[in-house]
Amino acid sequence: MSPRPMARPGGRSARVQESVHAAVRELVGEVGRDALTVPMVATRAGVTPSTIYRRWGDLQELLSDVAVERLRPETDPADLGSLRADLDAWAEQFLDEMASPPGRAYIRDVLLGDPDGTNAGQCSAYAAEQIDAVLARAAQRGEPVPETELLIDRVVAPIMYRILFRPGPLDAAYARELVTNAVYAQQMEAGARPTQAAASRRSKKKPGN
Amino acid sequence: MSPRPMARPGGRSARVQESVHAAVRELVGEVGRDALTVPMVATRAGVTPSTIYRRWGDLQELLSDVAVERLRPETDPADLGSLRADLDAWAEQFLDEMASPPGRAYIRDVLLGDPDGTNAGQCSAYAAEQIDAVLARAAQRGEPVPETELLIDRVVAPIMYRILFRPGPLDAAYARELVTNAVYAQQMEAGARPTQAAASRRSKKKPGN
DNA sequence: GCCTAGAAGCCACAAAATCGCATTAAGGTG
DNA sequence: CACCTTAATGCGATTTTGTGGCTTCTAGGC
Repeated sequence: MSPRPMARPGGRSARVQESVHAAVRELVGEVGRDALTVPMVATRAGVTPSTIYRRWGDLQELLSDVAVERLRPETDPADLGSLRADLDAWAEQFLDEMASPPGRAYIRDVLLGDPDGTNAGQCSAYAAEQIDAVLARAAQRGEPVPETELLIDRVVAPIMYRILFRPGPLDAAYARELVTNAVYAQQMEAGARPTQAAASRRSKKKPGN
Repeated sequence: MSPRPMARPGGRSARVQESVHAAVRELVGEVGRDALTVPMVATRAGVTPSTIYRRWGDLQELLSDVAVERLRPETDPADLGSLRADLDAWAEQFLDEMASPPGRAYIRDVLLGDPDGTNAGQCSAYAAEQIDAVLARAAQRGEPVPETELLIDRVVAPIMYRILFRPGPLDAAYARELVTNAVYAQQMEAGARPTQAAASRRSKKKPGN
């Protein structure tokens, strides 16, 4: 999780890391991210600046580490009884968290200080885990389930793309629309002749949103 | 295009900007992006460091500016005679350019030094323009065309998401698959019987590639 | 051909990052 | 459990980078 190899995960190294992370979290709240400096964090954490420079390289990599921890999902996706309901709920929550100002900041920070893509990959893995959990439950219920990859391409990717590259706001309806399209696509692929049946089934569902 | 207001687009300011941009491009090639420093760029460009700090704030914003210029498409999308062929070709080229090591670097740089999202928005606008051009041509031919937004969500977003958040490689087949799904979805929505007519039209034109 | 204001130059100063070396402590070994 | 090895931290000197005040220059308007 840490950008530099932590050969000694326990003991002092761990304490230093936790202390530094805590100092970052505190100071971001107190003085804002833009005013943060490495010496400032070092002082608050009770370590020397050299330690931070050596372990994290620069402030961005440190912030990236802190951000990826904050983006780790704390709870499993809710079980609402059906794939569709679970996905809707998860996507809405995901969008809310990611599109909020702090969420956007964390995403930026993760990408910013992540030369090798480890932390970004971790974020993606978090989303995939959550989706997998939803899909596994649905499969257990006997529902036909889409591929995780499909949901990442159709739901996660558009949300993240808009957050990163497009100025406008995002709302829950957009998340639901993405889920609708993804689930719909999966039903098509499932082998049903993609013609009238599917089209009418869909036009029945859409007004509900 | 410049992050700070350029009240005087012509004359010396313009020369300084061009000179600095050129210095960045040269030095990135010579010493690598990681070794770049503001003083180094300033020396090469024949300006004082203060000038760069004042106009761009820091190295990242400068790199972001340079990167967004490099990501500007140089040519209009090729006209291959059909929407499907044009989209396939465009998506493949887009993926190639963006997923290449330099492409990835530019994307990162754009996001990195872009506090207000202006440059990222510009990148997104470039892609949208190219897609619009393809769609406009197709519409003129009388083909049914999907929304630009749909293609951004279904083709551009997944590509960018994978580049930014996932480690693995990307190939042209993936781009084509995304286009296939997007065009297919559009045909569904269009209400047109999405069956033989569309399928045969497609299989006739494609052999040309 | 002035005038004006924004932009760049210059220089001194403040802050940061880097580096070598000494010291500490984790984790393994006998 | 004492010892040993070595990664990690602390410390301070040095280098490099970033900032601010002030002057000088020049593009664009009159």
